Amino acid sequence: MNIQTRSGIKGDTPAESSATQKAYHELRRMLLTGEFLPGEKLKIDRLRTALDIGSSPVREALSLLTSDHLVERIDQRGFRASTASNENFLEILTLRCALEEMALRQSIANYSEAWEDSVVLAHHRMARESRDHVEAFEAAHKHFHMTLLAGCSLPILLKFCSQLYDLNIRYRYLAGRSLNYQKRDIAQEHAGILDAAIRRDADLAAERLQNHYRLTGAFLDGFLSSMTTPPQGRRAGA
Amino acid sequence: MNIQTRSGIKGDTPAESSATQKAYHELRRMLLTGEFLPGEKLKIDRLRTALDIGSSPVREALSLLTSDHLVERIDQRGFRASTASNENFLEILTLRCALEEMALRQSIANYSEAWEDSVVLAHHRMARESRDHVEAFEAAHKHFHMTLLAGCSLPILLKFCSQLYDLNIRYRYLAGRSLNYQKRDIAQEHAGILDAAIRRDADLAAERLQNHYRLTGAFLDGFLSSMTTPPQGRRAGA
DNA sequence: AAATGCAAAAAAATCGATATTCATGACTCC
DNA sequence: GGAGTCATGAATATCGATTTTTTTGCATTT
Repeated sequence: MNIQTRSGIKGDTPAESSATQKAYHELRRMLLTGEFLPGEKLKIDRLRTALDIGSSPVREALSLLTSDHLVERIDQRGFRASTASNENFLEILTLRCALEEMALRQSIANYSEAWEDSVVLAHHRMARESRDHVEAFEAAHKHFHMTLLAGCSLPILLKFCSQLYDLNIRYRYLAGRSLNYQKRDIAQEHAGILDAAIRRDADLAAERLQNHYRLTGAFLDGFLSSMTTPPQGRRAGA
Repeated sequence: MNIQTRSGIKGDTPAESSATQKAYHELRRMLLTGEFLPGEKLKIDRLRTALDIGSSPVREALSLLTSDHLVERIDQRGFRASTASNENFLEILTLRCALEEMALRQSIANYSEAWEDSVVLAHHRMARESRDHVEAFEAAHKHFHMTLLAGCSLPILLKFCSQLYDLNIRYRYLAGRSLNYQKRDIAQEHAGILDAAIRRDADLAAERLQNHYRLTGAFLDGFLSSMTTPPQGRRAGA
């Protein structure tokens, strides 16, 4: 059975080779978009059925997500979606500002034409997507920000930034995409960062990047007071 | 069979409850102490036999170690010990300096008597161990450094610092503990950091911490030129 | 009536077997 | 004679069943 293991038919994500990969990406998406509540128990058997794969890949995927801080592993009591709290959110914001500033400054210091090209391209693609689906825009948005940092040539730092970015995204979904952060002129903020970066003005670029984050942070902060970590993440209905 | 699953008899490490935990800690120890060469293939079956457990816990442990940057997962070709390079080492050093400075400053800003007590205690225990086993000293050394940072109340940052600390340890073992970094007066460096910290002189503490790291870094740098990542981590004999 | 201990049920963890995938080397075709 | 192709062997990845652990509900005792 399980013939579509080697699907490749509807390759939205590039060639989901292994079952573990499939489980990882799908669970990650579900966690980021808030399909699991913070602290919610992640029962192996439910997921196994829902994803139509064995328990081993599920467990492996959850183990991988643990290191991304999206899932918590409880000694011999399985897994649950990471809890959420205002403190956690503020820490993510703080670390993002600090680490991304470091990476951005290094990127600018390492300036190359290839990097400039890639950043401009990423910015353009993001601008194009924004009119269409929110899903695609989010992907392009992350890509733009990561491209800005990618010139730093510090792989571990980049991984940290990527993880923090995702954690932040999760909060945005948890707070509800409803709060239209499109009210602010996001596009102009992005353009400003891009402009400072390719003009190699590190101070200005860093400042604009931080403002970009802090504004979003201020938007979300407060919305989260209602959802401080519940003592037991037991969900009501099935 | 496998009766000693629930051992608990010789609880060196506090109660190795699950097989996954056992595998994780043992593999982690082996990776940190250089029992696996950088890039070396980690065959499931070998490990399964060596650790006397099934393949599932081994795979799960390796998945967890992947997120600690100690193991690399290759698409459908299993796992291998992380490669090592001078660039990687220098990145670790750079990030350690930056992140630990941030954490230390925050710890000092959050000063409390409880924190002061814990730091003094950790320092004393480290000093006591140093005469005895190297193994125990390493543990106490890490504990001292992490205690210094623990007051910052930023769990994610602490986890990053802990990971980076371990990665650095690995390089120390890879370069051979032979290079007696005891030549320097490590003890005095530690005392200096402790002193500045409990006197709440953030600038001085940060400076001393960075010197502490950079000196060790300078020691190791160069020793590593001979071991830049091999293209294929194939080990010779069994 | 509350607390404690016990038993049944649920869930997690682990195992061993099977199916896939990848690597190696011989063989054929050009 | 060299390059490409197919068969063989090794290793990984996955599955489904079994074992272990935790949780829940109930009966008993104080």
